[in-house]
Amino acid sequence: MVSKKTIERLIIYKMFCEQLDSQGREHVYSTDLANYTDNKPSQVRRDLMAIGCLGNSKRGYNVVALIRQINDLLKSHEGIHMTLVGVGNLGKAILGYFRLMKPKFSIESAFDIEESKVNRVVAGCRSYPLSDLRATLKGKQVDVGIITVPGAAAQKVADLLIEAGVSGIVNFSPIPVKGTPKVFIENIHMAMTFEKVAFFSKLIEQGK
Amino acid sequence: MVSKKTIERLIIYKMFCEQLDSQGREHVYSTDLANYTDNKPSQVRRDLMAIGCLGNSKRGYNVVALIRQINDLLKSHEGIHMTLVGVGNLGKAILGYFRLMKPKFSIESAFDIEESKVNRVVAGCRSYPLSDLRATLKGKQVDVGIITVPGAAAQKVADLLIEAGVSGIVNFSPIPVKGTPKVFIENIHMAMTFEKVAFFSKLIEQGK
DNA sequence: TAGATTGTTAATCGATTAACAATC
DNA sequence: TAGATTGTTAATCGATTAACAATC
Repeated sequence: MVSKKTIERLIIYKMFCEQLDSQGREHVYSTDLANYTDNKPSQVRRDLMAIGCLGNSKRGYNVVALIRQINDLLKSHEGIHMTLVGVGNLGKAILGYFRLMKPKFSIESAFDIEESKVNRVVAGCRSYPLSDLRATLKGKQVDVGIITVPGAAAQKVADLLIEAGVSGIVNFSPIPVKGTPKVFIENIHMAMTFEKVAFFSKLIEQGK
Repeated sequence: MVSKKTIERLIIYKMFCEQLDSQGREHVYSTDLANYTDNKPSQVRRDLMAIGCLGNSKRGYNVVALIRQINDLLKSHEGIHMTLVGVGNLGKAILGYFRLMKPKFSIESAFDIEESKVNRVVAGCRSYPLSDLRATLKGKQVDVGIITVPGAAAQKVADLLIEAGVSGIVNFSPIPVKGTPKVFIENIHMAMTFEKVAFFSKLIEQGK
């Protein structure tokens, strides 16, 4: 099977190809893709080989074909149903982002524990009390749950989402959550990212 | 030197230890840290060894000592000065987050290109027109720049930030930015993350 | 002491990169 | 043809894991 890292890179190749396509570019070399993603051409060729993309030694890879093949792999045509828990600033930002991506990616419900944040429409998405999560999602297909609550509540929310049948979770809280083997979990941990960048920039400032 | 991956894990160990400390726990085993971060105890011990943390075969590692040693490594006492470009939903969410973390982490200025978003105070932070970035930051120490603008503008903003002297960039736009060897750049790419989680959850739904 | 955990090295694993014949 | 790029394998590299003597 294709590794997680390869999937990550393929998604970025695809996005780059979409840009190129919109600019009218028909072909792209492994060198271009490597340069865009900060890796080596042989890495790119290996990634593309893994999913059976073939190029041409004269023109490189066909941009449209590449997009289609990666979309096929990702099963992009199927669409994805999401729900979000935690209608704070970050939650709203994410709701706003996905509002435009319907119907491929679509957040169909949002939940919060605070009175003032529920029974409203936020960025085109209806919000409900967290206590109604089970009932609201009952019988609905929900593939991915997005967690944008404080760390202290994250695991409890994850458990609720898993009980509601999600098979993927994106957790933006600073506390990693755990699930079952039947759930793919991505802990984003932005706080860690900022500390990391702070560390490496100090290192650079102090002259390597 | 300590690898990037080790630094990432150390930061998470530290955060976990802070939790434990606030709960009154004085010691922690490599097994606990491994369980929290989803890796192996030997990985944890190797990471801690790398920065000279010593444990005790009876009690494990001292929580407070661990926090202090990791903070020393990260030079956390120094504080970090940040600026943010793009006062949209995500930008506001990040401003809100860091408002509480002063003075260790502090966003001291924000910029945007839109009239309606500048010359205001957003989450305790003053916003300026992007065109004033150079002048506003002149002579000020700014370690890290945060990019929360649309992809099309990201590279231009990165160039401005680098010119203004940042040594670290956290880019939340969907287009990776490039810098010089004297700048540490972290491209977050949330859109890729969502596509990735969508892919792996579909994989799980379709029975492995 | 007996049992569990640490510190550390060796072994393993997986991912990246180099190399090069085949191709356009 | 000559030159650059692909497809693919072998070599390299780095990170993870297992193993185990030393320790508490």
